[in-house]
Amino acid sequence: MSSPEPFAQVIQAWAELFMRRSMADFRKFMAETGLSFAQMNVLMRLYHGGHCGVSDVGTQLGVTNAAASQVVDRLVQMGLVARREDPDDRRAKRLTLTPAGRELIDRGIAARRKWIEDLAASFPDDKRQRVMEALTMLTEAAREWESRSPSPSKGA
Amino acid sequence: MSSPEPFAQVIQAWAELFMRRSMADFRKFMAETGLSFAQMNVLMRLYHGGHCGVSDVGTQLGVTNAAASQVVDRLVQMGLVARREDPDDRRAKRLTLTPAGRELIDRGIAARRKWIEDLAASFPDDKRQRVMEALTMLTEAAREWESRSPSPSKGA
DNA sequence: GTTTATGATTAAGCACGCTTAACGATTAAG
DNA sequence: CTTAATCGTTAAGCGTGCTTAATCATAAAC
Repeated sequence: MSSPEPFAQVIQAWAELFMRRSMADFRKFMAETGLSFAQMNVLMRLYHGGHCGVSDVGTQLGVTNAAASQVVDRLVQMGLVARREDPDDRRAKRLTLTPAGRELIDRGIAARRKWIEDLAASFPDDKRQRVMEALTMLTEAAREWESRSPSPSKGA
Repeated sequence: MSSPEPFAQVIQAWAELFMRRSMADFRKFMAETGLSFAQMNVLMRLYHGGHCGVSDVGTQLGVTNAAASQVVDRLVQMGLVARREDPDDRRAKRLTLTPAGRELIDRGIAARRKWIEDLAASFPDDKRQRVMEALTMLTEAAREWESRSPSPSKGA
């Protein structure tokens, strides 16, 4: 297990580089938008996971419902999140991104996308096909593997 | 722009998946260690960039020297960062990670590493060679490309 | 119908990070 | 030596996020 395992190392090297770059972009994005880590997390949750309730946000972020309610309230005031009554359970609220909220996250994603596009553009044509095949296989494998083992998001 | 560009899209897909997973791990790591985003950033800076002064930290994080000094002070009190006088300039301080600080970041990296190792282990043997070649090329290209165009991390 | 459980909000209090402004210490420039 | 610039720290004040505890409204259980 702790053997060299060059295959994992190669993935590791790419991940390391990609991660460092992404973190820099992420930090920059947070500074530009003026959003906090917690706020960003809520927006991402809604962006990827669709609508949910206040408690779901709290559970996913690992904070109390009170904290989640407060963060959500701020985002609602900013016009980034819509908070409506759940028609099925009038105790619950149904949280969704407003168009402004969705557009904001889209912009953040576009920043990362641009970096990748620039990198792709500088890549020699004759090697692209092989990289595409390889990455497609890897992505497929990761998707499959992830759908089998549950993501480690807040075990409790 | 909106042109097909399947090559970039393939990288994109992998990046998207990887990013989502990494963010979840990162959030979990922050919750476990109880460290804030700012504190984590300082530790990562010292981990990857080696020793530096307080102003350097502030510049990189995009905050004032006062803020940097305060964050650093907290980390020193936690025993994660060492703050010594710079022998060459007695005004300046030389910040480094303590063994405890380094070990903490190592653990965070190990978490991500484990995910990749598990993924690698579940990957069919007969395809590994091609993925390795492709990823090596991609990583090489990214490194080269990044050393040409300066990273967007706070001008300095 | 009464009781209990659930979803969400509010208030009070604490911790953290950021800012500006003032200060001390050291180095560089005149 | 005197003056100015640089590195770092400290103090005061504000905004944010977190907690616990109390409260309200609705839903589920009896």
